Amino acid sequence: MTKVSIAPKYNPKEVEDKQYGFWEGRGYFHSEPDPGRKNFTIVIPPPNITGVLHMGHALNTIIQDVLIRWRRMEGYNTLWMPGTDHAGIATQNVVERELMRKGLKREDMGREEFLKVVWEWKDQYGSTIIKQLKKLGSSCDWERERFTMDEGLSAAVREAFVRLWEKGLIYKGKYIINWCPRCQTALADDEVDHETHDGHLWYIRYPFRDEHHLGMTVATTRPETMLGDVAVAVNPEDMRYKDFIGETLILPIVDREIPVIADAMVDKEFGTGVVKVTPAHDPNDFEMSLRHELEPVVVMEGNGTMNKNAGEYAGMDRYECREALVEELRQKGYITKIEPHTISVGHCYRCRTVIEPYLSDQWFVKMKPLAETAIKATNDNLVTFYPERWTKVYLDWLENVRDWCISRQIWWGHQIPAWHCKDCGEINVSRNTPGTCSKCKGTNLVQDPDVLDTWFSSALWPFSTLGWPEDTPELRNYYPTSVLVTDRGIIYFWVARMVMMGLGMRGLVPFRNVYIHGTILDELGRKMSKSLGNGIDPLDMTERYGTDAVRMSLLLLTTEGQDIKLSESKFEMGRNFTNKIWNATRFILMNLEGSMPPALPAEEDTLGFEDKWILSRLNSTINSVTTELERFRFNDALRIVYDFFWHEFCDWYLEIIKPRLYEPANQADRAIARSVLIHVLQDTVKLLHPFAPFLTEEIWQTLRENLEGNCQFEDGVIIASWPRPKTRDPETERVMASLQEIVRSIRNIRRNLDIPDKQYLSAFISARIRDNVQTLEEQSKFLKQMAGLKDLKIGQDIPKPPSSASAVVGQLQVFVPLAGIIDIDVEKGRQQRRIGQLESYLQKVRQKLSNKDFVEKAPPDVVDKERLRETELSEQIDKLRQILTDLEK
RNA sequence: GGGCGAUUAGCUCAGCUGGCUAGAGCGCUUGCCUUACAAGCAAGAGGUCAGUGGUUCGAGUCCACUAUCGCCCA
Repeated sequence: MTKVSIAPKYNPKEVEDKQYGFWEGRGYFHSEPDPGRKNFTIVIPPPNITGVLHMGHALNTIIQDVLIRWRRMEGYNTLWMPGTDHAGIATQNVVERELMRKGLKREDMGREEFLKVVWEWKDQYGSTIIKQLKKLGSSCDWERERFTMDEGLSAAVREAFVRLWEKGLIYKGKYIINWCPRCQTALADDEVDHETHDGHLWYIRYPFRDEHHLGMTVATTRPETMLGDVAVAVNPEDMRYKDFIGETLILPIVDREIPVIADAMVDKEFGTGVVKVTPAHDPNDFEMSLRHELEPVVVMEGNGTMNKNAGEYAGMDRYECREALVEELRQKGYITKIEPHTISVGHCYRCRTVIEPYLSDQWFVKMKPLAETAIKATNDNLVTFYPERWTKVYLDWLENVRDWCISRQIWWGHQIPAWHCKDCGEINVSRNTPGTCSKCKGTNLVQDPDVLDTWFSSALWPFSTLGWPEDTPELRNYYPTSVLVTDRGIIYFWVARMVMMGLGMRGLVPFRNVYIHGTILDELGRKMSKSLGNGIDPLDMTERYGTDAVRMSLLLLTTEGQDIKLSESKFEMGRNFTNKIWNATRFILMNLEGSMPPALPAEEDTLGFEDKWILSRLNSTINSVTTELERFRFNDALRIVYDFFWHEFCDWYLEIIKPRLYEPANQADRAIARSVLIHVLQDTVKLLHPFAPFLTEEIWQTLRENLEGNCQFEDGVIIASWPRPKTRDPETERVMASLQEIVRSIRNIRRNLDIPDKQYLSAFISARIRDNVQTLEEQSKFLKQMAGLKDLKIGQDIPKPPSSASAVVGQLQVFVPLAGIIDIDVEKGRQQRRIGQLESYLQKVRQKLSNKDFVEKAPPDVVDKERLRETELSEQIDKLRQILTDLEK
């Protein structure tokens, strides 16, 4: 035995950076367009440049890497396109916060200067998350890394904007949008998170101008907006108020005259059935104002303070104003009632500030026509979701989508390619900065100051990263991509918009499959968040358990898009497995004596029984793993290799062949065992590579270095060919299963009767059929070794020796003579328990068979199976009863 | 209010096309530092599959309703 210096524990720290450097150095992550090969392409969901890696990213990345590595080994031309997005609002917020510490404000420094600072920030911190992705083993084509504000991607944004404008799918106008008073920008509908809050319903009396009645009482959840009321509305069907329609009210405090109008949108059941109409501060009221031609009154500034239209409240914050105004109304006797009321409050998804519905001039994308194309493509199965149920969520959104507000009142992002003519008011939308107005030929042009929603550029990601709008070889070769892997949280934000833009700009869906993985939660099932402090840092985990352990643990927990309740101890599962793989390799390497064994013999006859068995199991494993990966069943795929490697290869095969390695009957036999060892190891390491890239590459390289004549090993397992399944050997597998059961039955006797493992026993196996005797005879060495026997007698109808423990295994009986050792009472108890188990089972079987309907209606093979069970069980019970009687003598 | 998901061993989860004596990992019990691995080996214990009703020869699996928890949309 050659001593190979290989540590008894896998040490990821010595391996990870080294192997990552090896792969990158050889350019194995890089892909070039090649029309002659099948493509497999993934675009990464671009993390934003302010991002820091969390468990969600880790899971997302690992899944993509599994797919990419597997397909690469399958021979596809694989491209995993990486990059980041500029995260307009988030990045601007971060940089503004930093400036604030220095006492600087962006308004003071001006747009150009501010953007310079943001770029500097981006250059310094913007690639943090990219470095972190590398630590996870991501085999992205880093040479192609992109950023949404790169020149090419910015050109794509302009191109898309112009095309949509030309098709009439982009328009500008004054509408109610979601406004974040802190970020001071508009947001899209889906950028607002709604929460249920405890609020109040204030009942406020509005007097009539003509004092012939006390007035009308409105109910509102937002009293401060009354300053902007332009009417009071009732439902036209509401008999209580029919006579008041057309009357004039005096808006309290403000003393403005406002009409009572009738509108079917008013809910008779809500409050008093009378609602105030504030078109500038409520989306429904805005709609109403259009129908009734009411002029909106804006009472708030963009920062959430009241403006001059609020009279004495001008300058006051919206919530201070609410309190003060309610107090004044109360004092003046206008408040008739205050009730507790739960309300849904929108919050900015970037800064959590309460959103203000706000009337302002914004840019919009007309969504209906785009959504229709996406719906059609999905219904035509051009895009498939895994798990399938997300299709409906996505389609529901598309079917009810409203126009998308794409303008943001910030500076960091793609400035809208529209120039306003100061002379004639024309809007000039153009790919390049225009010199003159297209309408009046004037030169007094000013570019629109707004930038586009970051998601506008993200929506182009699958083709802008490939060079669009240029007609590049990349675009022709890799588009549409194969699969998108993401979290359900951005199905609307991103997935749906990519499909629409892909169809709109390229006429093709951007990806054929969408895999939605689960969300990672903490032990208590809560989302991980900074504010709760319940996050588990993935890099911390890779540091402690090794990257491969983290990868395999997460993948083993990833079941069909279900959420994952994660705790640190879960990583032990993966860590233990990496160590098991390491040690099995260590064992094998120690037994190969430094040279590569020959390939497997062509003739099956020269293979031993256990060789045939493990090869058959290997083939089954290759087959199943591949199938499960094709179905995006990552946990099943990994579980199958795990079980094969640990519980078949290590637990049984490696143990069985030890005598062949240590004390071989002949050198040929030893050589065959070695050939099988290396063959199984090599294929299993390949199967494991997508899941545990570092460990498997380290093993691969170690084998290459330590085995002479290693021509079967490619330069790296990363580019090795994915194993192909060969045929299975069901008969051998069946015999093996029965041998394993015999071994377990003897081990069970040993444990139950408290016999030390070191004490060798004698055993008898009694078979009924001569064929069985022969098969067992052939494997008696195996049985003796695995069950710890010094001798074993196999024969037909051997009677039970006196003072022996026994077991019934299928049609066989196993006797272990234990004169002087056996405790008859213990053995009796053991047999009685077993009889009890089998009898209750037999009873169930007989129940089925005595049911006429079952026998007549169930498929014949099912009935046959039950019949067979019945005979087997009753035979086994008879034998056990006989054993019990003997013991009682 | 609408939709989706979950409820299976002490814990975390599988169980896909109904045939199951319901599995895994962790934990637990017992015995082993056996020259690959104690991050390990061997043998075990542990389950009214949330509840009710239905379909079926047969239900953890399909259907309906209920309960609890979670997510999304309005």
